[in-house]
Amino acid sequence: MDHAPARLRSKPTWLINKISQHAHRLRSERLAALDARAHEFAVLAALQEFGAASQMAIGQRCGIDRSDTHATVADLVDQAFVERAPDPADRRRNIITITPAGERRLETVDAALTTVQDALLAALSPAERRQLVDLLVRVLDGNN
Amino acid sequence: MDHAPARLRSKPTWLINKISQHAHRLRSERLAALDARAHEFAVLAALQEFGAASQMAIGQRCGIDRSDTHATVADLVDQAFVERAPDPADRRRNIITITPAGERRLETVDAALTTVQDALLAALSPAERRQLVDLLVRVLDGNN
DNA sequence: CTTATGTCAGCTGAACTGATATGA
DNA sequence: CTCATATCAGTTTAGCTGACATAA
Repeated sequence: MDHAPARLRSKPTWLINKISQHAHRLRSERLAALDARAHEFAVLAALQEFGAASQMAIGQRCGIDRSDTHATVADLVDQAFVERAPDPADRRRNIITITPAGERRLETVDAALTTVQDALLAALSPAERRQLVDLLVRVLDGNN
Repeated sequence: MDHAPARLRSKPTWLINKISQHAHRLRSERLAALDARAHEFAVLAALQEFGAASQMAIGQRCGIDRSDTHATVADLVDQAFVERAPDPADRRRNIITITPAGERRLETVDAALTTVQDALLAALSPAERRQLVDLLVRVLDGNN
């Protein structure tokens, strides 16, 4: 890949795509060992940070499709990492609440993902990693 | 998405994934108008930069799977952007050659992708874009 | 009535795997 | 024999769409 055409190597979209692909592979391997999925981490993180919420709210927060949110929550319910209860104030809604086991799960998966990051960004110094995160956040925010 | 959990927003792998997703959407829309695919651009770029090559060599250069390389080349042959001929020196190989129409196609698609980049990176200054590309290249090279 | 939420079934495209034929 | 190349068929998964029931 160090012999990729310059036209590709100079294009951020191509670079991001390739890195995303690589990160996806690393992440999948690591998470498979925990029998976890990437979406489950996002949902747990949202619940822990913002408290119990409807599936709709969770999906919007994490940028997960409503259909996938449903499947992810169902999976988490099966594993007792979250609980799903109807909202008495609006009976269309399910209120999803993280359990203590879910909080522990969150930390476990977070630690696993941190080792993935370290492997992925091994070539960058801590300052450069911060710089990269900063640039990426701004790109993402610029695209809403 | 500006309300995404901090745990996600601080993780480069999550940021890269989301941006890659967004870039993919922008690119697909733009390329659909040209009836083009992302892989086709990569193959044409490799052929133009390194000259005629076997499908295997192209795939390795661009990081495209052998099976997808085959399909992409077949597509390009249909559109007369490349020519496929057996290698007389090694009859297992197909030598793929870019045609003049292919070179024009390459420039067309390149221009389209450049507008996609500009939209994606609108939030960054030219210097910051260069910085981002530099960091991404180093991350990619660090992962071979 | 319209709109929001959740649920379900299924589609599409990308990345990949396995099998096979052929030739070096 | 083995290895490399091309080809083809099929798998997996992520992201998404459409339809529908329920309730505000």
